[in-house]
Amino acid sequence: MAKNTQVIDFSIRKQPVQQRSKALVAALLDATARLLVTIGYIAITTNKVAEKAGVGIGSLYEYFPNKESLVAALIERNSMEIVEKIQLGMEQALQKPHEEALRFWLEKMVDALDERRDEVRVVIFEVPFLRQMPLLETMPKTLMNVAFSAHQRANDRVQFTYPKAAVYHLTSMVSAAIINMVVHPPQHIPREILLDELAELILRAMEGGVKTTG
Amino acid sequence: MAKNTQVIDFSIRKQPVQQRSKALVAALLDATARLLVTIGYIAITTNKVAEKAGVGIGSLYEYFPNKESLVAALIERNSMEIVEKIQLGMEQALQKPHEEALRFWLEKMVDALDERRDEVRVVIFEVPFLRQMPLLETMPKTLMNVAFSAHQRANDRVQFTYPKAAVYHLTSMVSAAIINMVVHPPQHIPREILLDELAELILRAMEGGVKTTG
DNA sequence: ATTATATCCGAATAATTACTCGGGTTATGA
DNA sequence: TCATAACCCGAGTAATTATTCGGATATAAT
Repeated sequence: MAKNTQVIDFSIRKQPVQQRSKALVAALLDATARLLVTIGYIAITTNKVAEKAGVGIGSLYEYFPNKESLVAALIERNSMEIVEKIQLGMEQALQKPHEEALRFWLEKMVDALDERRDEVRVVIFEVPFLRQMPLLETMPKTLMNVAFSAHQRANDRVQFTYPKAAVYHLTSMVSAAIINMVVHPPQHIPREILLDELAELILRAMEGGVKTTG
Repeated sequence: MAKNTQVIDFSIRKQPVQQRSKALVAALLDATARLLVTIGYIAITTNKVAEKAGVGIGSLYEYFPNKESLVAALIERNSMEIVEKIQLGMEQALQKPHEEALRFWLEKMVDALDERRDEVRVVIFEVPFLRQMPLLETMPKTLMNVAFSAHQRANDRVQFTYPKAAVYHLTSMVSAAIINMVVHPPQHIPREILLDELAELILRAMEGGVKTTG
């Protein structure tokens, strides 16, 4: 009936094996990134990408079947780097005293996204098939589950009436706050203050749970 | 330099004055809405909209210069309805005892969005020029400022070290939580519980501020 | 009733974009 | 060094989509 779920072909056509072909694919992705931030997602065409990358249009089609697969491959490549930094940040945070851990982790996440600010902005606001990319759907959930568990262990007297609902909301709220800081930074409020306040808000939301007599 | 800010022509070409032309424009917007949820934003073309609406393609161009203006007009029309409901909900909430007000308002907002669930989902995830629509950018900020002020009045001993930063974060977090509930509702968690937990989380975040001796 | 104005239309054209295919070049390895 | 495989290419074609324009019809105004 509703043909809404337009299945998109993300697959790569051929894996580059020699160095030159790997370089060619990398050049294509770099060009895609540059075009994304300069002309936006809609205006991108395969021909423009090939031209910007300095390769023939035929070569592009050796490896990518369409524009979507090109952008998807770029997102995959770059979000890997970001995810690794965020996970490293969490591991470091878990070593720290509980009061500092959240603030520290938030800062690491913002830093990781800030390095690719423009790309993040365009990808989040303009790429229409983001929801179909498994990594970006599950990653925040996984991370928040780890963080929530750690927090519960460190505060074993704090209990939530509906922990699943709490995790569900905290996931969307924390993700949104961080992304918002990167793509819509407010005028006149220093970054340090934003991070302090965000950490406090979240901490209070989490620590206000019912306390059992321990 | 970077021609990123692709200016989009949202303007309507001609205001319909007779009834038949108003009906024609309405039919075009209805068709746009139906196509949005069935085939998605990218796949929409002016020709398809005209066909679905049962009007000639020429008539479409009498009133709309392009696909974007069509979708923008639809968003404008429908978000008006939603905004009115949300504002009404807030006015009602402000009459209620402070403990119930937030929970009540959250429910009204979720209800308002839920009535147009599919449209909201597509618009938020697929329409690439959303940020350029002034209403949708400023509305959450305005609303949250009102809510925050009301809360501060009702709790005049609670002070934030950085109120502006708090409002900034709360705006993005509350918006995200509500929209997420509508477009990504979790399995197995009843709506009432989700609303209860969300209200508690936000209330705790806001009430944990430094309390002055009143 | 007549003029003026608003509306409606869709075949035809322009413009854009996707994508192929055959042929040439470079690396590999036996 | 020769065969095979991997790679690169872009002119040309197919397919899609945007948009116009002149003429027909309907409503409003006098």
